Amino acid sequence: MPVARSERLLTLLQTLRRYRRPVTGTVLAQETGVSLRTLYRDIASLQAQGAMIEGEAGIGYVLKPGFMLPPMMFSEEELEALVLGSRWVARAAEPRLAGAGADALAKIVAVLPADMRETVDSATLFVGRKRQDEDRADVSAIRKAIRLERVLELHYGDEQGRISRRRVWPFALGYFEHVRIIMAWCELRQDFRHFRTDRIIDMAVHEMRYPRRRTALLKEWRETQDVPLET
Amino acid sequence: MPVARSERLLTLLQTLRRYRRPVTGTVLAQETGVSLRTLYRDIASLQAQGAMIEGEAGIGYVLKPGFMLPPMMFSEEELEALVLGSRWVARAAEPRLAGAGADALAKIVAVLPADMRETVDSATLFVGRKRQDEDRADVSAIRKAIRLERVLELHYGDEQGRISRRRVWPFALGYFEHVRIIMAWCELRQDFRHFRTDRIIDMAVHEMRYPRRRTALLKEWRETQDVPLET
DNA sequence: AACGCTGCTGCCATAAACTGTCAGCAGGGA
DNA sequence: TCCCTGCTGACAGTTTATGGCAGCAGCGTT
Repeated sequence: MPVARSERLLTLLQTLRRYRRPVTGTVLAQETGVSLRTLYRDIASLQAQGAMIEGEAGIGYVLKPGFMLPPMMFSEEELEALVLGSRWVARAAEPRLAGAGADALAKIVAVLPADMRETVDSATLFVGRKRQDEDRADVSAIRKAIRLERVLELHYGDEQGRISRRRVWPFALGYFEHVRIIMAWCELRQDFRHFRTDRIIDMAVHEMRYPRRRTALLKEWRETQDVPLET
Repeated sequence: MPVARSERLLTLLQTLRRYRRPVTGTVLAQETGVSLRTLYRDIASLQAQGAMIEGEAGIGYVLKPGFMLPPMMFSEEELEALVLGSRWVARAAEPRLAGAGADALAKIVAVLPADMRETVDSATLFVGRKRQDEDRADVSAIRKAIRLERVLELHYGDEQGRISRRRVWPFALGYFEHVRIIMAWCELRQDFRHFRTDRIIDMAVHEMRYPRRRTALLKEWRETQDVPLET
């Protein structure tokens, strides 16, 4: 079985990602149970495969956030689903995530054999409409705030045109037909509130982390809903 | 470089997929430039990696339709896009494709390390609404008819409630908010027509292939549109 | 400037793996 | 029954990966 090497490379990637700060090659070599010389070769292999590993002399190695998918088998329909989904994201999401969707799609299509590319590519499957609303807010910053559980300060105009300023704890982001909605705990109201991203006049992500876990807020919020949204 | 072997395995997969009918190991061995014994070992390797290859004594090998993605690097945002896209497909598409989307999503999430799973999983990103309309028609059969360029016979009721029966050449399927729409050349009208899948009363996929290329129809249809739909 | 730490590359002998040949067994189809 | 084919084991030859050594270059600290 030729799994030994590729498996070790995946282990190396995971090890590398566990550390936030730069790791020296010596440490990585020990953790993967391999000599330093081999480790350098492994790093080179991973870089050749597209892993974004940066090595700097005197510092160590850093892996840019991301993930390497091991080889996987997809059925024809699963492939269609991935392609259609990416295409939807490329259309419906905010520019940055949309771009990421287009990139992911391009990566997948690039490795598809020609005949299968014809099957899923072109516009045999397409999604209907492009979103027309514009966000003043930086939605990717909101996603990041959710990931990092940061307090968000919103300058927000509601449906009646009333403008308010409040601090919220965002824990989820919903993609609806034409709008995106932040689910958050509102410090002002001491309750769950949702905010349309296109009604955000201005916002700021605080350095401070809010005092609860995002998943806990999500769970609690779900319990308050009459019709629970499935994941 | 350890690319020799894995590259050969991918070549083997592609070779295997080119044939529709069973291929003998001897042929595969010749095409990949390797001994028969090694070919058996390669097949075993691929099967161990999840490739759905079936070998039967006296017959040969058959690869179930699908594709193996080689190891690929995705950025965090690309991963989010894939996950969100799959989630949308799982909700918005017809049951069968939706299931494929869920499966693809599960496969990806399964290989994600725990911390990254938490980032994209749960319902941090979710899509808004579930489609409520029901198709009487088998949409996956429609997709297949498009792929194979088959004539489709429709029993169709239009918006005025008029019922018609016609033969069409389907070449694309559009996913809109609540409905799916077949783009096709209509033999009755000798022109392009579109059909909502939920208005299909009954349908039959003919064995006969329609006399034009799907991509050519698509291109021609695009030129007739005032506002060209991007791919 | 000097030193230590670290990434990185070349060389080479050793260890591990992959490969091909040969043999044999089992299942499918005529 | 016979042939074709998938499948497995054993073994030797070949290829590849590995580890140790040496040396060079970049970064940070003293």
